[in-house]
Amino acid sequence: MPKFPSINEQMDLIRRGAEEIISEDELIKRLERAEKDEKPLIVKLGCDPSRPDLHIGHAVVLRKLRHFQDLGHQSVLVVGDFTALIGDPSGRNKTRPHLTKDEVDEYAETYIEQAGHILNLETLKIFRNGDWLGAMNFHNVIKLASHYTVARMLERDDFKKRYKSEVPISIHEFLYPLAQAMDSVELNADIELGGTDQKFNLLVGRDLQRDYGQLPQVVITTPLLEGTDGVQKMSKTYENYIGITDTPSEIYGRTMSISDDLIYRYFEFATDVDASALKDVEAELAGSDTNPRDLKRQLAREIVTLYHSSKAAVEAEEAFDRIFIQSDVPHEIEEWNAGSQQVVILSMMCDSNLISSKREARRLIEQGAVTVNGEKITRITEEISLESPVVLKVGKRRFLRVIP
RNA sequence: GGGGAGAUGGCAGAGCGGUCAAAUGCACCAGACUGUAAAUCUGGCGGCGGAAGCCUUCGGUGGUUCGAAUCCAUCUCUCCCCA
Repeated sequence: MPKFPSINEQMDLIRRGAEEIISEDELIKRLERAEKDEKPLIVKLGCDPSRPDLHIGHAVVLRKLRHFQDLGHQSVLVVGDFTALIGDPSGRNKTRPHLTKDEVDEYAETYIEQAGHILNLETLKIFRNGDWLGAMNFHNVIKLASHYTVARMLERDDFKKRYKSEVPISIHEFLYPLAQAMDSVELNADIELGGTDQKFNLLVGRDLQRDYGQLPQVVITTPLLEGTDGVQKMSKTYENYIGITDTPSEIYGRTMSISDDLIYRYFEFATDVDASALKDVEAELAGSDTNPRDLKRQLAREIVTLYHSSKAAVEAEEAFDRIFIQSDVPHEIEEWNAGSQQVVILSMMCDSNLISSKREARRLIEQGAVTVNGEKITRITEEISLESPVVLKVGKRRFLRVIP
């Protein structure tokens, strides 16, 4: 028999890190019903297995799904193996490329594996929407499509923009929200989660469920976390992300490079610190006694701890201090065997694959970005003699130990 | 079905016979300043070469020309207007 925390307790957790709940009243009613019937709510999150590398931006909504698990509800992950073949147009200014079935399968596996860092896979139900969407025939599809109008589709901001700026929109992209909505009907979802960019799709789910005689799902959106640059949303294409499978040092370092204005948001959406700790952060940021850097250090430790361990966090911090505060060389550096006692700097940089082309290596030297054992290299023809291993440093954070 | 416009580097977007490896902005890399923050400033941003220079690139293919991102033909794709 499932037992749930009090409604208030549940609402507190659900609200934390949620952008919008449509609607709270409906949600409370559902929670009450769940308690009365002793039946967990079905909480759905659809995932698009076309970008298998998850970052802490994706983690915001995944952690929300986790919250429902913790509260005793039934979290459901719908792998959009079928919809991935369509490509979600949300937030896009162009049609997504179609994926092949093999790619989707491979990505889905990776996705679930990585999501396992956040979700409890024991109680998670995983479905593939190809199971039902793939079984629909053309007649069913036309019937489904008749539930929505072109005008309503064009209300959607990204479609509207593309339409206005004369960027192509394929017909099949209109089918995407309907397909996703069909998932909700199929599962009779009580709640669907998604990023704010998913709001339209989630609302279509409500409409469709109503048409199918179901109670419309409650929609909960989570914010799109800004990337480390503080401007654009976190995304692999902008190279401003912190990957959840990144090493502790990477996570720590990237967190340290975020803008100050993001500190609070990252605490709020990328960590599990409780409400009172959040208040403290807010107060400290507002006051003048605290150097924001120190809060950022705390934040970086929190995030590393979340995906690795507190031990890893401490180690990452030590390594970070060593490199960036003491300007020292990290303890662990990749090694490369030069196979000779005398090496020209340029070949050292390229043959070891530290730098991808000689052109680039040359530029870096010319710009004074290259040192060997702390000595700046000034000539691109410089020969380095390797009586013993030397440390090659390029830029601020690329290190290589070169062994004769 | 008819008419018109267009496809340029990661993106946006100039160029419209040689001076174009291709303006400008964003992104990115490096340097200065710092808290690997932001902002700012400086340099860079196809490859090979010490350099001169050479090679590959402007949707695909073929052509005109001493010379083509630029002209012509054709193919593929896109947008707009009319039906």
